[in-house]
Amino acid sequence: MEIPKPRGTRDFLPPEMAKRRCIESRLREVAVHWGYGEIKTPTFEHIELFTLKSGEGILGEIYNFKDKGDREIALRPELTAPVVRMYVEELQKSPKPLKFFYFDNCFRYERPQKGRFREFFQFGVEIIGSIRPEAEAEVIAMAVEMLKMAGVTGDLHVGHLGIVRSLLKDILPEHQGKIMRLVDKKDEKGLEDFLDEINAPDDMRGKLFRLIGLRGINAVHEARELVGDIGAISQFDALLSLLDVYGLEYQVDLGIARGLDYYTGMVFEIYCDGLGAQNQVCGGGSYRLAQLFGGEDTPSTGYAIGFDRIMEICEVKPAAPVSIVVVSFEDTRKEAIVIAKRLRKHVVTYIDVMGRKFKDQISYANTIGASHVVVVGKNELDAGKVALKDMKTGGQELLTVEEVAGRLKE
RNA sequence: GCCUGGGUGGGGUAGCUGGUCAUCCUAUGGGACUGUGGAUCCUACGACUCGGGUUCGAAUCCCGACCCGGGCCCCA
Repeated sequence: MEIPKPRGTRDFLPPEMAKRRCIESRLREVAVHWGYGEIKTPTFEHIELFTLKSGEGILGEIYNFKDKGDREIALRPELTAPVVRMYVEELQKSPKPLKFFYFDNCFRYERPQKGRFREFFQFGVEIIGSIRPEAEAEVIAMAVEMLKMAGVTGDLHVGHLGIVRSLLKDILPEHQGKIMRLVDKKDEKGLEDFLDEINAPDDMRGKLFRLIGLRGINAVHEARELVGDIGAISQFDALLSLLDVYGLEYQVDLGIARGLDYYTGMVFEIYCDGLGAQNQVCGGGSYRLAQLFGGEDTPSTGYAIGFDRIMEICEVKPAAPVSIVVVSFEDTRKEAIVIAKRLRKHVVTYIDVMGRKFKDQISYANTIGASHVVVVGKNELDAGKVALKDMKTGGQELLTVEEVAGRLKE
């Protein structure tokens, strides 16, 4: 009986993998050039790592199980919490800032859709130990650069949770969370109803609605008038001017709340067309998780790119490598293996493993799109050479193996 | 979790107003062809997603499950 892959998972065939690797290496290149070091954390963690503060949203979607030692284990639904866990566990006394990047699979139990899978891949970056807008701006600029390198263009929205939250400081924390979620959804009706329900003061309500509607160049100025000259405002102001320095185009959007509850300061999201309902390809912000995991309070900033979503919309054709096929006859098969072994040091080389006849070996070379065929026959070997056949032109010439290698290097 | 469209060989399809061995194309393996590829011919391989129900009889009609696609929710 046939066993299908589990729902929401995918197999990646060679052509697809070539494309994925191509994009991955471009993102990787950006991260490395910006001075970030690659890290890898376990595929599964103790479930508390995610239940502690990731927000209600994520809880219902966690893949979890009890292991044989009766531990409650979860497949990671995201990578920020594990990175912070790793930091708290072994890197607290390292010189700051710490700059990391990762590329790994995550798991969420959700209804699969376009650009949404149960096993999906995130390419992310975290900078740990800086509270400054410089760090926030760097991270945003890097996100934009990565998307650019991947060949996708998106709309960058930047907000700051501290500003909205300052309005809500007199409201119960659990109500705050609910309000933020409604804000994020842009569900004004629901927000109004909820504010009615908890008897929110009129003054606050008015300011909240005006605040989350702020957009554009004067947004910061207007926000300052609404909530006063608080720290979050000046921090946000400083961040925006740095984004200008980086030459980024962005939209101020104080209505961004993010689904994960651990964000505390700057938040940003990048949206792209062509993905249906899943138009968010990148999201991130500043957070304070270290303390929650038993470490010292440490400000951090990071983001994650939805790698699969990028793959969905980016247009790349990885360059097909030049490849050749070594063909031989019954009486020269062993010599052909030796020659193929030598040629593989220089060029992608195939050799028949099906016991095919000479003609069919050439036919095979044709079907896989080999650029050349190296004929290893009695006649050629007697001359101490092989025949190099150009599959495009059909032309053929006698050369030594070294000459063949030299010819095919370019 | 909710709403919605769909599942026929590896890929693409016909059949789907119930009734001969389920159509065709393509791909793949082998051969015609014993030192030269894309063609042709032959041959092999290979499917009604699964389970119930209606019926003398189901790929076809009904129900359920599973899976895929689209939307909501949420998120990457």
